[in-house]
Amino acid sequence: MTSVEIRYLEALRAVAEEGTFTDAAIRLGYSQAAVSQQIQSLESALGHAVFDRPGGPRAVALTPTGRACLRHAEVILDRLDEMRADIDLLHAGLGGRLACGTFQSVSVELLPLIVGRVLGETPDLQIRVVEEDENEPLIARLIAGDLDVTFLAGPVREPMIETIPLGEDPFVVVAAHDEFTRDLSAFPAPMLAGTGIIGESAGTAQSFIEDGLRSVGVTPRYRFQTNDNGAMQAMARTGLAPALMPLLAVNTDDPGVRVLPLDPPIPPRSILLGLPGPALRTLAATRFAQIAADVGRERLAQPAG
Amino acid sequence: MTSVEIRYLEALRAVAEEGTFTDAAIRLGYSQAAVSQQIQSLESALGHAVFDRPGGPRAVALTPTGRACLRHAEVILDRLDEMRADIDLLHAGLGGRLACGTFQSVSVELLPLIVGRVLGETPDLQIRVVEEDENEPLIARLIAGDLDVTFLAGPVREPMIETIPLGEDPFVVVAAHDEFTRDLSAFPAPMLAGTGIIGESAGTAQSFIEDGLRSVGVTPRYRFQTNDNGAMQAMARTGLAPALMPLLAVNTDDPGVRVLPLDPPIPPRSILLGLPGPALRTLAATRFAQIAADVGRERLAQPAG
DNA sequence: CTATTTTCATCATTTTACATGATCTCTCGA
DNA sequence: TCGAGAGATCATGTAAAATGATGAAAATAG
Repeated sequence: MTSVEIRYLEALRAVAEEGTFTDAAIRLGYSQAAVSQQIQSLESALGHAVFDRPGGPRAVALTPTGRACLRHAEVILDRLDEMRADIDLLHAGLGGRLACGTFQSVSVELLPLIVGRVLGETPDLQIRVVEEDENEPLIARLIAGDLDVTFLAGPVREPMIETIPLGEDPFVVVAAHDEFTRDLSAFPAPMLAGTGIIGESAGTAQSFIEDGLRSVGVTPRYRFQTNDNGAMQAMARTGLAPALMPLLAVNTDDPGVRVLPLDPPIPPRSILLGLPGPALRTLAATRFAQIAADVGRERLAQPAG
Repeated sequence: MTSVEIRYLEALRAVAEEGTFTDAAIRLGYSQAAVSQQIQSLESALGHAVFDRPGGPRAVALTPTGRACLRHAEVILDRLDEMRADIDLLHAGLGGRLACGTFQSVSVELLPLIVGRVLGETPDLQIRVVEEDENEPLIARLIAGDLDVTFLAGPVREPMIETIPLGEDPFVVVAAHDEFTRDLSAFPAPMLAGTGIIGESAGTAQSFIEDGLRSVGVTPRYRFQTNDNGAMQAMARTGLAPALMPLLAVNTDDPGVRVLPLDPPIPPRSILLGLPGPALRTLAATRFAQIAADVGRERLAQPAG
C-alpha cells in the first residue's frame, strides 16, 4: 500500500503531455520501466487507472480519473515551484513578509520613517504592523513567531529574545498655550499635584509614568484618561489639565499647546527593538533592525555615556 | 541531493502543530528518528532550516523559511485530500463533470429532458454542453477525451467509440398554414421540385436530406438556407417555400405552420449517443447513456423490427 | 550542584522502494 | 503474417527510509 508521491504526479503530467510512457521517461530522465511503475504506483494509491493504454503504437489517453487527478496535480506541482521561489526570495531578503509589532507612540513618527526606508530598499517586502498597548503581548507574539520584529518600551528582561536599544523617549508635559505657560521653558513638577493630569488609560507606560512622578514627590491624580493620543492632546488644549505624554506621541505642530520638559525630570522611557534568536530571524528583519537603529540615532535622545 | 516529497510536508505540518518531533512521530505512526530524518531531508532539499531546535525539553519553533514552507505545504496537502475526494466522488457517480456533445436539433427538446433527469438523480454533477453542426468534430473530441458523451446523427462508422441508438428522427415538411396545406395529411414530394425548399446551410444532415430527396425523384433546389431552426421555420411561415427539417428541430406549437410527413417518405435520420471505450467512461456518462436511451424510447420513433 | 527528564541527533542495521536492462505481450500497419 | 513500436513484467542491484539503541544538550527538581 503506497501513497501518492510528488514523483508520481510529475510522471502523470509528463506522460499526459508527451502521450507515451517512453517519451515521458526520456523527458524525466528515467527508464521506461520506471515511469511505468510510477504510474502503476499512482494508480494503486488512487484505486483507479489514470491512463488507458490502447496497446500498440497508439498514444495513451487519460481516463476521467486521470484528468481529475491531473487538474489537481498541476496545481500541486505549480505550488511546489512557488514554494521554492518564495523561499529563495526570502533568503535574498527581497520578498517575503515582515510582521512588525509596535505601540502607539512609536507608530506616530518613528515607524513610518523606518518602514519608508525599508520599503525604499526592498519594495516587494510585505510589511504588516500589529499594534498593542503593552510589551507583554508583543513579546509573546515575537516568541510565538507571529511577529518578526517588534518595538518595545522600557527595560525588558526576557532571555528568549534579543533587544536593540534605539534611544530614549522623554516624558513631556503638554499644556494649553496660555498666559501662564507662554514664558515657561520647563513645567514645574509640583504644580501637577494641583492641576491633576491627563494620561493614558492603563498599560506598562502609564505605571512607568506614575512611578516617575512619585520619585519627584508628586502623587498623580487623573482628570481624564484615554488611549487616544489625539484626544489626550485635544483635552490638554482646552486647559482642563496638562497631559503627561511620551514625546514621540505628541503632535509638535499644534500651536494650541506648549510642549515642555518636566522639572525636575522623570526618567525617560527607553525604546527598544525586539528580535527573535538568530535562527528565527529573517534577513528582512535584520535589515529592519539596522535601519531602526539608524533612525533611532537620528531622532531619539541617546542615553548619557 | 534529494527533492521535496509529500511525506516531508506531512512531517513539517505535524511537527509544527504538535510542537515536538516525538509527538509528531506518534501522530504520523513513525519513529522519532524517522521524522527527524524527514525534516532533515526537507531542509537539505530547501537549502535552509525549517525548524529551530532550542535543545532540551523546549518545543521546536518554525523558522521564517519554515513558515513560508508550511503555508504552501498546507495548500498542497489540502489539495491532495481534495484530489482523493474528487476521484472518490467521480467513481460514486455523484460529482465530477460531464462534457456532452450535441447538435442543434437534439438541443431543442431531447437534451433538456435528458439533462433534467440526470440532474434530478445527481444534482452535484456539472454538465457542460458543446454544440457542433457535424458529427466529425464531436467524434474527434470524444476520442480526445474532451467530451464524455456526445449525440450523433445518422450511421456512424468509427471503431474507436461505442454508439447506442436512441431512435429515429424523421424529416418533415414545415409549410405555411394556408388553403392548400389546411387539409393535407402528408406533403407530396414531387411538389417540392416546383416550390423549392428551405434548408440548413451545410453539414452532414443536409447531404443526408439531399440524398433522400433524390431517392424519391426530387432534385433539391434551395430558396433559402440558414443554420438557425427558428429562422427556417419563420421563413416557411411566410410561404416562401416549405422547409425540410428534422422533426426534433421543429417547434410544433407554432399555429402558423403545418408539420407534415413527406409522401413518399425519405429515410429518417437515426439519433445515436456516442461513448468512449469502457475504460474511458465515467459512471456519470454511463448513467447519462441509460437515461438517454429511456428518453429516446419515449420520444423518438423506434426503427421497424 | 547533581540527578532526572525531555528532546532531538546520530549510528548501524534491516527493510522497503526504486531504477534498470532484458525480455514479453499486445496492437497496428505493411 | 510479420515486424515495429509501445507498455508490462521480471530479476537484480542499489539507494533510500524506517527502526531501535545510544548520545548530547538543556531545562527542571531536589
